[in-house]
Amino acid sequence: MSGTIRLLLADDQALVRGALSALLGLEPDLEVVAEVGAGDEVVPAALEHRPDVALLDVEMPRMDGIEATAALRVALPTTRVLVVTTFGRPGYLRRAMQAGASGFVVKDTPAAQLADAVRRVHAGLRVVDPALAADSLAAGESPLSNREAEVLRASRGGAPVAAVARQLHLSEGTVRNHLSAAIGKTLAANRTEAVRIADDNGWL
Amino acid sequence: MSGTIRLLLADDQALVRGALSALLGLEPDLEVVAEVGAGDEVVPAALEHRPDVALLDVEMPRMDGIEATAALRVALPTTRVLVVTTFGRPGYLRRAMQAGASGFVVKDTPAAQLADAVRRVHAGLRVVDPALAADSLAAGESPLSNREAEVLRASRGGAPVAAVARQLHLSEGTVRNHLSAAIGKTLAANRTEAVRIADDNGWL
DNA sequence: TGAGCCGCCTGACAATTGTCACGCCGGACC
DNA sequence: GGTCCGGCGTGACAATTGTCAGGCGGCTCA
Repeated sequence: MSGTIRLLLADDQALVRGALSALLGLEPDLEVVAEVGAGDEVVPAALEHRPDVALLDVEMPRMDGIEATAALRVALPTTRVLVVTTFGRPGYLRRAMQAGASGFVVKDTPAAQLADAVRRVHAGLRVVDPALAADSLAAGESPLSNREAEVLRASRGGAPVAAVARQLHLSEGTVRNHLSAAIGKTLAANRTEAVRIADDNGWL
Repeated sequence: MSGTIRLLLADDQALVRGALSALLGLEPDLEVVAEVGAGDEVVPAALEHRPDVALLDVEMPRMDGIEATAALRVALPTTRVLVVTTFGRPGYLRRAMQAGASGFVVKDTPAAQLADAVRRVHAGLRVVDPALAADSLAAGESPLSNREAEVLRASRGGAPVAAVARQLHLSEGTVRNHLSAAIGKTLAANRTEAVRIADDNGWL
């Protein structure tokens, strides 16, 4: 293990990616060796540059940061993953940890703490925002069944029941029923509200 | 005019704010003199630190970046404003320019270009992503009437007609009618879709 | 094996949403 | 003045959405 920690940065917004690179580059013991803008570029870049720690955003095109975490753990088990995200959704945290992430940081945290988080992750420790961990525990597992989640996902853009039914090869009655169950479980009054709530909790 | 350009940074995400500060701090001719995390802190901080250029995010709590732009132009007309945003919504661009912004940059742009954008704005030039400008021109003004936009805003979270009607002191029939008109104008099939489209275009 | 539970599927019915025709008012134009 | 808009407000009606009762199959557990 050399003196500097090698980093891979993944974020779909080039400006943010570059800014994070500048921020971490100020630390003498950190070195950014690769930057990518999409989830499916993470593993190839990691294989080429062999980073010690990968900072992955959750919201990315083609493959999200959580899938990328899982793929990276398989391809390069020695590289540790620190997930960095805009939204502190309980489900994101739980799923990221299950996928093998070592840490989870929201973009609200002070800039000064990021370098420390990287060092801790590199040292083998787990880094999780305590407040977020509490939320995650409180929210618990998704109460939605597979079909319910699937129907909610298909309804995201406000698609009518008929379209969802065709897409999933179900009768309209079935779709309405799953939707109704999801509305009940999310304590919503609407499909629209149900989608919002499920999304906010990272259940979709 | 001194040798260095004094900057104010406003972004609600502390990590991004700090990272941008690090990025711009690398440039010898730029100096970050103030950082804030909410729109209503922009003017007080600007009055205290007298920046040459203010970088404002659009998405901020309490007061958004566009309102903050307008307020800053009134309070400190010599400070130029560069709006930096996650979403390249045509309406955002138009409204930001009307509010007196000198430039508009989305967070997708390469990090290397940001410092240049700042220098150009400081020099009195306007900085706008050409592709975004074309979109803005194509999308044009909002086709929605005041009431229609108001009803759409109130329907955002998926609130039922009855609730919207109470909130705006209208009959349910009226609310449904405005909603119907909005659905027609946005070429949507739903109120949900109409809200999404209007939001994406920055019409709300 | 059989009872109980759960996820999934479906159609009938009630509630909500979207459409339409209409009336009212104020501003632009002749 | 008169006419022609456009935005706004309203209720009746049609279409969509949400609820409910019930059927089917797989799984667990006694």
